[in-house]
Amino acid sequence: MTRDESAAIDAFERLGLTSYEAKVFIALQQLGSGTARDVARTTDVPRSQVYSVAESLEKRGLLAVQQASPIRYRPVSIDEAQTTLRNRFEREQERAFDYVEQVKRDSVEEETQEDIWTIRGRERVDDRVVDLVSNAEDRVLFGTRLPDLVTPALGEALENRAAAGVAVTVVSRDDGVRDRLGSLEGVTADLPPTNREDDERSGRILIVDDDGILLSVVDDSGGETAIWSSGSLFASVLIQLIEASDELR
Amino acid sequence: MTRDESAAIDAFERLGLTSYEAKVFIALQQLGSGTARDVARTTDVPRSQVYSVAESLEKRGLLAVQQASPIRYRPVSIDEAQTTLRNRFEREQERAFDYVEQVKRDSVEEETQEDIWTIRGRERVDDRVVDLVSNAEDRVLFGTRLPDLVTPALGEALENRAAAGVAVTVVSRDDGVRDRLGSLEGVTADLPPTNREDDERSGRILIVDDDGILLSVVDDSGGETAIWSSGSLFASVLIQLIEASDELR
DNA sequence: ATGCTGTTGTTATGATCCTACAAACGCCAC
DNA sequence: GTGGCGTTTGTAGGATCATAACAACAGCAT
Repeated sequence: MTRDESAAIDAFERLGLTSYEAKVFIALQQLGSGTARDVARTTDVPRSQVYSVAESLEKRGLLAVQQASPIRYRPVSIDEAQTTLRNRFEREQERAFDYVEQVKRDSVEEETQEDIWTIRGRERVDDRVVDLVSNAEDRVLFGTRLPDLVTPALGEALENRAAAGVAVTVVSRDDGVRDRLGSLEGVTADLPPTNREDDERSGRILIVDDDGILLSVVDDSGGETAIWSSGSLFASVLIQLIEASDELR
Repeated sequence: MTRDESAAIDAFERLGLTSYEAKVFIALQQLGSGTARDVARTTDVPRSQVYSVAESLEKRGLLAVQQASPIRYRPVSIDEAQTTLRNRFEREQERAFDYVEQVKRDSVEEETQEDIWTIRGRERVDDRVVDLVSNAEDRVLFGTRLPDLVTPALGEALENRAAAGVAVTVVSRDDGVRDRLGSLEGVTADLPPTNREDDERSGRILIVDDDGILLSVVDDSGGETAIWSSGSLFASVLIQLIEASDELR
């Protein structure tokens, strides 16, 4: 079994198939169609198991069964299989989240707990940044040395807020970052205060109004970890501290 | 535990979460945020299990962890959670099918085996019908008594083929069906031959060129089962038999 | 027809892994 | 100590994996 095949089987498993189901499906795509014996020959799935596995795959809509002797199996087209799986996913997701939305606490009023949260992983930090920016009402300040941390979604969110009258400022030592974001309508791009030391491991900084802040760091292996707080006294104080140090320049 | 909640948990499980993970996630959406004890109180998940389960959820990007004592957990927004799960799904599906496409047999030339295939389930029959229609080069004949079996995708496929010069004919006793499909550009709608008995359990019939055929039946509980064949001698003969009987009228 | 051989489809039986569930433990604040 | 917190360890159950045995059947030589 090749490395690629193992990876594909793992992926199928994460999509909800068993390892046998994945192997049989892949084998049938290779074969075009075949009997239980054909499948068993090209995989390490015991022949006696192929029947029940194929039956299960048929129920999922991934293959068709030919009533004959010997029974022949035929996979659906790749497009059809993808569509079937995607529809199933969307249906399940809808079911799951419909209920969650029903019971979700009415947390309309922002929680003013003294909470500071930790997020690990670049994409999740991306999401949180966009989320915080989208709630800005007065001003937004965003800074990073790393061009990789400027995503299209962030650009859209910043432009959107700027259009809504929010003062949007981007700060970076990196020319590319300033050019990219500064060219957006209503967004101001600046160099950072000269007195600020640029720690090698600093990731990004985001300040929203006077009560939302996010700071991230990048570790040696490139992983990003962020802390953030919104609507808390902690956030306000931290913001004041950071901005007070800038006044000294 | 309510029926709705069980259904939601089942749905989450089919999305790849464990039952505990689903319960903790739902509970945190209800609570807004909370400690392990809070979660354990509102669910039947043992407190000692909440920690590891929450850690697993954090890795999936479904909640954030507050480093404090006691540890507090906070779910990501519902939108964010859905997006995260959807991205994960698309990524896995891409991985899985990339490999399958690589190794898929080059079955460019249609297999001319004497194969007749069985398909169960209305949606799968829908898919197969559209697939067969899309391969028509000369003519298409489609018939059904049941308006439910006429899907938008079918309409598009028929119209598309008609535009490509294929002779498309729709046959039905049902006025609605004839109206719907007959109004499409290039599609002819007719009543069925009068000598044909309309079995109560017949579903649809599709004839493509002179070598593709699909017949379906609807059982007592509304389930549809179809047989089809394409490019086989069997298909040609069956088509001739069916059409010969029409000539007698 | 009889017996032999190989295949097919079904069923039964361990082995193995993961989840669910429970309980005990060390730690710290008070 | 006492009580709450977070971690670790252990056990039972279920699903999947893997192997084996079985009856039914077709082909074939005797």
